[in-house]
Amino acid sequence: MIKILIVDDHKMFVEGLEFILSKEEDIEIVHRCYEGKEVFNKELLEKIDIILLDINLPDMTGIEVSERILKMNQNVKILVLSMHDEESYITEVLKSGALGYVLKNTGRKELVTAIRTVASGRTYFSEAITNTIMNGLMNNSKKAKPIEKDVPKITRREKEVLDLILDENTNQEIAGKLFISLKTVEAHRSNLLSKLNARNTAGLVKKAMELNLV
Amino acid sequence: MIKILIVDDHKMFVEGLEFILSKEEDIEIVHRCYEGKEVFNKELLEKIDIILLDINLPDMTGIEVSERILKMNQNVKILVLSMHDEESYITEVLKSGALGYVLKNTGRKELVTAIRTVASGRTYFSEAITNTIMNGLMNNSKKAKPIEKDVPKITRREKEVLDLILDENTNQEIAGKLFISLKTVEAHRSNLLSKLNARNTAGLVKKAMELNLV
DNA sequence: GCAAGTATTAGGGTATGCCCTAATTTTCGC
DNA sequence: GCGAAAATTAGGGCATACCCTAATACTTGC
Repeated sequence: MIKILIVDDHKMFVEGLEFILSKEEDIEIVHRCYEGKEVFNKELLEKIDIILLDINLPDMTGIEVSERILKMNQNVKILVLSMHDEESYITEVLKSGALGYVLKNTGRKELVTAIRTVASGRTYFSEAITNTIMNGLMNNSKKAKPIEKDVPKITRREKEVLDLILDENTNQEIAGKLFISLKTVEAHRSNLLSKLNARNTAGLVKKAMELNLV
Repeated sequence: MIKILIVDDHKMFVEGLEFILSKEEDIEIVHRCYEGKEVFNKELLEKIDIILLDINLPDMTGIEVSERILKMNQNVKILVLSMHDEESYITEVLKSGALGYVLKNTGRKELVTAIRTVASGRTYFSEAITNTIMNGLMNNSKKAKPIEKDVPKITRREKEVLDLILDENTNQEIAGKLFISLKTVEAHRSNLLSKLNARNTAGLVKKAMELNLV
């Protein structure tokens, strides 16, 4: 039996939830809170498995509630219910330690799936939520792109040599691994130095790590 | 009709894809590439809607391919196929502009769904992928601070030498700047190598940057 | 304060890295 | 295809980094 605590200040919504969940054999609503501060009760927390947590509470945000609860009791699982699918909200919720985030316009069936998933310790997110996050990641990077320093073009062979240098191989060892002469390796190394504007190995490694290639 | 280009160096895998997709009425495989560089062909790109792109190509990474293609032709959609679900991979792929990322162990049905979704301009990610990203977001914030590895204790003088090494100074130059003999600098450098478990300058710089000190 | 440990200093010898030059092969634009 | 440009190959010569050992100064615990 999955024991549930609902935390939401909209009584009508809470009643709707109770009705929906009453049809599930394995789910039992143990308690309801209409304010954030009511939740911080050790005995209460020990009796329940999952908290269905609203983000917009009258006295504090659901994010603060989530953080504080997980400091008090690591066993309880938190499933956030929210009307908002803005990226900033979602990432904050994820950082707070909640295991799931579903939108309030989610259907009965999906809500039950989310509850059972979170109850088992796994994570659950509405499709719209994952889309928001994924799109956010994609856009962030597009904006971040144009800053990109002009990476000098390293040839295939030079890249191989560079990788082996970064792995602490000596030129001799690199020559052996790539089946070329010591002198050739030194030439590649030299070209890398000039392409990356480095004076020696130290600069080479530093530039390589700054630009990307590790 | 969704016109597809497959880019993957594993011929067996490509043939498997062809077989699977041949059963779909609305999907047509127009061309196959077994190397990244074959893809950069304007005429080819104009004929197709979606690229099914492998990440591990012999000559370059799928991420590079994705970036270059989207610079050439904004209309083409990219769906990445990969065996890896590591977070770093996925975020790189998202940044590259690809619209979807599915694992190679995905079933036929899901693959077809992914193709149709991406063809319509929307994004699609395997469930495992979204889980990885979500877990990554959740853990990032928790880990952020406490990671800090046990930094071997570097002495004041060694630190000075290390800083100058990182600034591409030779031992001779360091000796001049610190008013000590060349031989002393070499000794400090030697001790740094052993304290940081490095074999040479390359390892020294790498470890130094990984640990903190830049 | 004194002994034990560590930091800083340094030398001799060898391996390695770096610069200049240059031939051959591969790639690329037209 | 063909010619130019770039990549890959390599040698000689010198500077630099790395290894071993070891003396002197500087901390630190008791």
